[in-house]
Order: sequence, then structure tokens, then C-alpha cells
Amino acid sequence: MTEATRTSAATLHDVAREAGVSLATASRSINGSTRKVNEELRQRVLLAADKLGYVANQSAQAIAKGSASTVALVVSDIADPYFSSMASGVIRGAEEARLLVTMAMTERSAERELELVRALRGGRPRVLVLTGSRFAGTELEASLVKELTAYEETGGTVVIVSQRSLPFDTVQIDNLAGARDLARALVDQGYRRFAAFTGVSSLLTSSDRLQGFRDGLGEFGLALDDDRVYRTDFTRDGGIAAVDAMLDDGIDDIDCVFAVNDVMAIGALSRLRDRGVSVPDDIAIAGFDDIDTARDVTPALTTVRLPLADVGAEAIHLALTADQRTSVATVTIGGDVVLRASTPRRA
Amino acid sequence: MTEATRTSAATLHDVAREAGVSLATASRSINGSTRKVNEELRQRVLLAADKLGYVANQSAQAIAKGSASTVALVVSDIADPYFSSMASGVIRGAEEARLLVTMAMTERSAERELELVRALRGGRPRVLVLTGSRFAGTELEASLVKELTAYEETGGTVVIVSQRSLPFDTVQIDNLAGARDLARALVDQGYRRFAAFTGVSSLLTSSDRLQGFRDGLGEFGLALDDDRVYRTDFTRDGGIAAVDAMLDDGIDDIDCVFAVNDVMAIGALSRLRDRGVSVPDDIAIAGFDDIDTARDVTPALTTVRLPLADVGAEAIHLALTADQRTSVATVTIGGDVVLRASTPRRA
DNA sequence: GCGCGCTGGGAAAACGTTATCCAAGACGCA
DNA sequence: TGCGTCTTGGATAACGTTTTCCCAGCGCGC
Repeated sequence: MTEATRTSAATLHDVAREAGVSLATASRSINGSTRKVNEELRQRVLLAADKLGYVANQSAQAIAKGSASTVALVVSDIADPYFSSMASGVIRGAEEARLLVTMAMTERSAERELELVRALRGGRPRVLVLTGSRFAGTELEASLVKELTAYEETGGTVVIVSQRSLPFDTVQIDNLAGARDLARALVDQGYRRFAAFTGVSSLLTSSDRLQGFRDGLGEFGLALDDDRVYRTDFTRDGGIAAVDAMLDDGIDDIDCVFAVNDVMAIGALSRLRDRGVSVPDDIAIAGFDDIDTARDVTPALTTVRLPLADVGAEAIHLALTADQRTSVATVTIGGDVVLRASTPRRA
Repeated sequence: MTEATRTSAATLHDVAREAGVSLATASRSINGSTRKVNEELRQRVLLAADKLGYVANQSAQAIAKGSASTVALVVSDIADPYFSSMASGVIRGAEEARLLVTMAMTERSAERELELVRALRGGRPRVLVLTGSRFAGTELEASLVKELTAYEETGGTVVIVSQRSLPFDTVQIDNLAGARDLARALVDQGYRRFAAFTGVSSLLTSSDRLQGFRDGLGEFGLALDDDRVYRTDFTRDGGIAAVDAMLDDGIDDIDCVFAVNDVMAIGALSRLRDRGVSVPDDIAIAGFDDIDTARDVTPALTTVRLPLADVGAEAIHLALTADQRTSVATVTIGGDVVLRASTPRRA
């Protein structure tokens, strides 16, 4: 790689020597402490730093200060637009507070999530943001809570996104209300016979959305039978599998499918078309999240718009105001139904 | 937040005391150095660590070892599927080497990119991956190269993705060949009169793809006039703007549009439809990258498939083998043309 | 002219690890 | 038995910062 000069980076010590001042003065000049430092000296230090290409060693700062200027972010899968939108909000929010983001990916495994939280704790981040739904009530969740509690006891702040009832600051997405509103809107459009594509029932996001949808239907005296609920993966492939299961069941009296997230809906859309079912003529479909793709598919997807980037930014904001509070806080962010061509008004 | 017990995290010192051994032994037991340690002692230490919920302080390790177990990743916009796919590959690759990823977002600003590289250097990461095309030949690029060189001199490894001719390890995407192959395929499908939607000309990714496309057309004696090249943003909105510009120009003898990336193509697709132009009947369209959405839009988008996650993983792999080489390496990753419904065979 | 508070620079002690060195005991071999 | 050599635990010195002291100088009131 570098042939000759494999030196090590300039340290504050080097800068101090170059500027002819003490370490303390150099530190104060560059970092700006509470203490004042003579303007001329300060300039000398800054000049020296620039000349040597000095960049403060964050690890050393972290260790001296006790915590790193860092936000740790856990996502299920960064390639999933749901998470990447949220991540962009987190990064932007962190940025404003001059914090850097270290990110880890669970690939939707609860075991990995626990491992990652442990690993990330090692970085002594100021904030730890957990996104993606956890599996409620499992033993792993208990371990996770224990780990997170230990982390908070050492001065960090945990923020959970989209998971209620854990003893941490939470940015909650109002899945219940969103799904209920969607159900109302769909009934209003003239739909009556629904099926739902969901994830496994222990996934709270998934089960909340299903529950909300059922609540909405209930207001009109409509029900969604369990044999009309297809439980697959929370992914595009899950949507495909659900369509296959439904069609193979020989079900043909459905006029609208509710997929609990857009990725599933889009997988379903594509599969329905492949199998010769016309959307929305034969069957309408609606999703949840309003990822970018939702408006680009044909027919454009009816969905519930979630301001995902805002959710991410809010998570950081919440964490950074945590020390002004004495108890955990919950911010609820709602979604808006967006009616598009995938659910036209039925005659 | 935490009401009572705001202790600080358990340190190795605590663990050593708890286990009744020295600091050195504790370190060796937990981290596994070259030195052997008595199995019984080791177990005692491990037990103590577990009991205290000890997690090694990465900052302290970093400072003791000289560099952090970290990969720094710079992307333009993590919400863009091009980057999020690549990021997922980077994270996975880093994961295998037990490295954590800290990510920063330039929002497509070259100034920010420079700032971010400086900031990230402070973390003393083992590897610094730069994705997203830079603007060739600018003064900022020179500063960036200087900064990166300084970083490498202190023992780090820089990997540039998708940008040739910088003196660093590079994972290059064969934009020229990909675009050329696409041009050939489109001509083969019967298209003759092309327009192109590109980014600003100083963006290498953009100009390479345009050049490759022109090369491909040239093989058939076809040309792409400059007044058929619409230069807008590298984004969905850029695609929309390009369509507007083209239609407002009153151009109507185009049978196929080449958008230099999928996001632009998809924006264009949507805009064309809005403005009453039928795709692919009136005009065909092709993109580049093969982001997930490309297969989900209607008509499904003809494009050049890039294994983006592999590109990310390869970047890490390249960096991690850097010390076995004496000079910089370049890995070229090609793309495959994927013909879909947006460019049907013309009669 | 003298004490006193204030200002601002510098020395040095943290911070939590790893790595280097040292010492003590075990072991092989003549 | 004596003497190297190997093993392995423990002190201790780094690593690069911040921060707490300490102290000198200076203005100021009496």
C-alpha cells in the first residue's frame, strides 16, 4: 500500500509542540472548553493543527470524556426502504448534534439483534436506537431488555422505534389508527370482502396493523376471518408466498387484499399479475408505509403514508432531550391514508 | 431517565478484581491474545465478566491498539436504493471481519463529503469506503485526495467505489461496457432514435454511462446528438425534469430513452404517463442499476443489473487484503443487460 | 505597600485497554 | 544437583485525550 512513509497520525502532542504551547492549551484551543485561551495562542494552535493535518482521535476523546459522540443504530435490513428511509432521518438528526452513526443489521434475527446490541454497547454510544419490530414476549426479548437497561444505567439513552410497552423512550408509529383509517377508507371505496397478508403474529407491527384493520372493518359490521389471513414473511417474497397460498386455497370471493406493509403488497401485486389476476379489476390491494416505490408501481399503491425519515429524526431528538426528563417519553407518529389506483371506487 | 443507579459501566479492572486475577490475565482471557492462560483462571474471568455484564470499551481498545475495529462508509443518500443495497453489502462484509460500520451521508455535496471524511478519520477506522461519484477534476477533489492520502499514511485503507483513476484501491463498475451492451441490445430490439437523460457532465458515473451508450450505438452507425441529451439531477426528480424538458422541446421522433440510472428512469416513466405518453407504445425506456423497484414498475424496466451488494462486500474484501499487496488494486464488476417490458421488440 | 481575587498557562492525573517486561516456578538434561 | 529454558501470572508503561490542580502574574481596593 503506502510504500515509504507509514507514520502514525499527528497527535495533539505534536500540535502543541509545533505551536510551542502546552498540551492543555492545545486541547482547549481546538476543542473550546469552558476555559478561555489567549487569542494569539489559539491562532497559533489552530495553524499548527492545520499544518500537521491534525484530526482529533475520537477514541481518545471518548475515553477521556466517558462516552463517544456516537449514535448506534440497529436496523433489520438497510436495503429495505422502510429502514433506509428511517436511517436517513436518524443520520440527519445525529448530524445536527454532531454525532456520528454506527449501524448494524440484524437480518431479522432476534439472536443477532441481542449480539449486536452487546457489540454496539462496546462503543459507549450516547444513544442507541432500535428499529424494527421485536418479537413480543420471548425470552430473547427479556435478555434484550436487560441489556438495554444495563446500558442506560451507564448513562446512555435507548430509543425504541415502533414498539410500545418497553420501559424506554419510544417513537411509536400509530399502526392501529393507520390501519383502522385505511379500513374505513377502503370500505368507503366500496370494498367488502377482505383478505390480509401479514407477518408472524408475534411481530407487533404486523399484529397491530392487522388489529387496527379489523377494528376499522368492525365499525361497519364487517369481519376478517382468520382463514382469510395469510401469515408469511414481512418481505417481498412473503407477499408472493401469500398470493400463492391464497390462490391455491381456491379463494375467489375476495375483492381487496390488505398487505401489512408495502413491500409485501408490491410482491403480491407482481405475483397476482403473473398468475393472471388483474389488479385492481379482479382484486384491489392496499399496503402500509408509503415507501417510494408505492407510487411508481402500476396501479399505484393505496397505502398509509408514514413520515419515516421524521420518525428517525424524532428518535434522535427524543434521546437528546432525555436528560431533561425524569421518566420515559413516548412520541406517537401517525400516518395518512393515501388512496391510489390500486383501490378504485367500486360500483 | 435512570432515577437512582447511574453507575458507570463495568471495566476490565472490575472484572479482574471480581475474578481475583490481574488486569493482564483478565485482558488475555477475554480477548484471547497470543499468550496462554490457565483454563481455570480463564473460566473465573469469563464468569466474572458475565456476572458484571462487562462489555469491552471499544474506544479504549482502539486507543491501545492504534486503530479502531471499524469501517467508515460514505454514501450520497442512504434512502437511495443504489446506496442502501451497496451499504448492506458493506455491512455484511464488515461483519464477517468483526468490524462495525459508521456511516455518513453527503447528501450529494462535495463540500460535505470532504468534511465527513475528515470527521470519519477521527474515528481511526481500519477502512474508509467512499461510494457515490465524485466530481472529477475539481479543486475539492484535490483536497479530498490529499485528505485520503494522509489517512492512508497513518495505516488505514481507502477504497473508492465506482470511480476510476484515483490512487486508491477501487471497486470499479464497468459503466462503459454495461451501457454499451445495453445500447447493442436496444438496437437489436429495433430501436433507432434515442434520447438520454443524464446527470451533470462532471459526474463520472453519468458521463461514462453516456459514453458507453454512444459507443454501442456507434457500432451500428447510430449517433446520439447532444440536443437529445438532457442533463438534470441523478434523482427521481431529475427524471421528471428531463421528461418535461424533452416534451417541452417538442421532440417527438424519439423511440427510446436511456436514463443513466433507474431512479431517473422511474421518475421519467411516471412523468411520461402523467403527460399522456404511453410507455412502451409511444416511447420505450431503459435504465441502469437494476434496483429492486425496476422489476415492480409497469412496464417492468429494462436495465443493466449491477450486483450492488456484492460491490459493497467486495470493497471490504479488497481493503482487508490490502496489506498483502504493494500497490493499489482495482476490481471491476460488470453488469448484465436485463430486457424487460419497457423495451419490447419493435416491428 | 499589601493582601486578595481573578485570569490563564502548564504539569500531571485520570480514562480503559493492550503490550512489554520481569519474576517465579516447572521442567528437561547432563 | 545445577543450570538453562519454557511457561505463565502480574506490574507497569504506553496510547491520545480531557480535566483537575497548581501557580505565576496582574489589577485593585484599602
